[in-house]
Amino acid sequence: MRFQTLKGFHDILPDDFRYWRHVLNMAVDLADRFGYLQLSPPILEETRLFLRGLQEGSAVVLDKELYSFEDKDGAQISLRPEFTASVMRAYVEHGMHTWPKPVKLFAIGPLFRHEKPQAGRFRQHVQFNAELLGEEDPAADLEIMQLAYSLYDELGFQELTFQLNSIGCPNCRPAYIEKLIAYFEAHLDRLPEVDRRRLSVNPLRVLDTKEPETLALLENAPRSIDHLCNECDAHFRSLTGYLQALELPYVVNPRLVRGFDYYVRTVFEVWGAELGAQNALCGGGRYDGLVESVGGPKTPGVGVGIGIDRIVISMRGQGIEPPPLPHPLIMVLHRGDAAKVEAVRLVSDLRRNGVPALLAFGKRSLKSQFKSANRARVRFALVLGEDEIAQNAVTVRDMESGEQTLIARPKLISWLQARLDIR
RNA sequence: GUGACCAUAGCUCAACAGGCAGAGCACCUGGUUGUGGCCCAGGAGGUUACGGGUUCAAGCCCCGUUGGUCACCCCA
Repeated sequence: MRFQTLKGFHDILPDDFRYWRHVLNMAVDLADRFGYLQLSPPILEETRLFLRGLQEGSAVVLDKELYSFEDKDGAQISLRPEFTASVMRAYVEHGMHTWPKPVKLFAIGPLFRHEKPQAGRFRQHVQFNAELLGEEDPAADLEIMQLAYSLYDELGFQELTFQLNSIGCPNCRPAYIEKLIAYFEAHLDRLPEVDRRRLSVNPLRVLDTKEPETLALLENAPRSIDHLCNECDAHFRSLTGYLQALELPYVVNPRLVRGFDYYVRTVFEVWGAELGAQNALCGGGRYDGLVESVGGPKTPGVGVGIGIDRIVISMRGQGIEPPPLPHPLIMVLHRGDAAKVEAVRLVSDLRRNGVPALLAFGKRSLKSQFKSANRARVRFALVLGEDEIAQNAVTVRDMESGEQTLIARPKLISWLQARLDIR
């Protein structure tokens, strides 16, 4: 058997990079405009970091999907499954709580989860992640949401909407969850097996069920936004007020939840055109207790994670074309050994002057070199032979029109730069 | 972890009811001197994912494995 990528892993090929470069450039540019600073935590961290402070059920699930290893010195380490934990760790480790508030950070890189591959879900995927730390203002929630929205919007995505919910805080949520449990327990006979289990493991999760029976029950189920404390309610109202002021489309979705319990108040997703079972392009929310959970001071935070692989898949599906990648516009052809040396020199000279250029390798016939030039889709083929060398000149062939001109060597670079719109 | 569908050349796909494994695209060479694209001729490329079984005979039928796709579970 030949070698192939591991299950759930894939190569990102040159053709994919038409999209990748565009998306990544756009993301970085946007982060700059919003005033976020880039950081890049290591891909490997202590396993405990990723399991910190989670309720038992969650920790088991998480552990199962974690790529964990024992290092040669016996340390328990894992490939990061998310950015947030690493960013929190870096925040505390480097004393960022002493930086002027808020601290706004972003990171781009691969994340790893040992899960069964599915549409838009891989074992390795690349995420663009932004966090805003040390600020409670609902305008901070808005900013994170807007950052995500702008990325999709400026890439050309259509029909974008926010799905928005508030799941309260440690003050008001327990009472709400009790009400929710009570409601479902009253209808236990109509609740499918899957959701009965959810109800006992992670009650909020029942809200985003796919069971038709449960969906019907949810029509009359208590909603978290109706059970917020005064502070949470005010926060939510301000946020929706800002969204309205900016005319950003949003839908309050009382069924929107997160799987982990460190989220407070705001949870959101951006939805676009269908992507199989997942129509969420990205998800984010507020997590005021996270910094504390890795040993730092109590610090509010909001963040979002944006899957780049998913963006690229979606762009392909919707026929959004990225700008073409730059490619060499010149190929230098040659005839004879003396000319070959000159050709090598010329290519090097061109590149030094910012002209992307290719050398015809080997010593094949001019005919075959022209064939290569044609396939490389260059704009000009430069020919060096005995005649040209004798005159210290180069024959320039326009590969589109077939027109040929003899250009004196000293004038060549500027002649090309003018025509190729370089500098 | 559970389930469904799928796997033939680099890519997209053919191959009657089980009877010699093919096409298009891409690739390489040639069509005589220092000129590409179009055209023409030729070439290379396969253990039909892998392992077993049934059969005179398996790409095709049966079992298993691996991988892919999709959904469930889960979702940082």
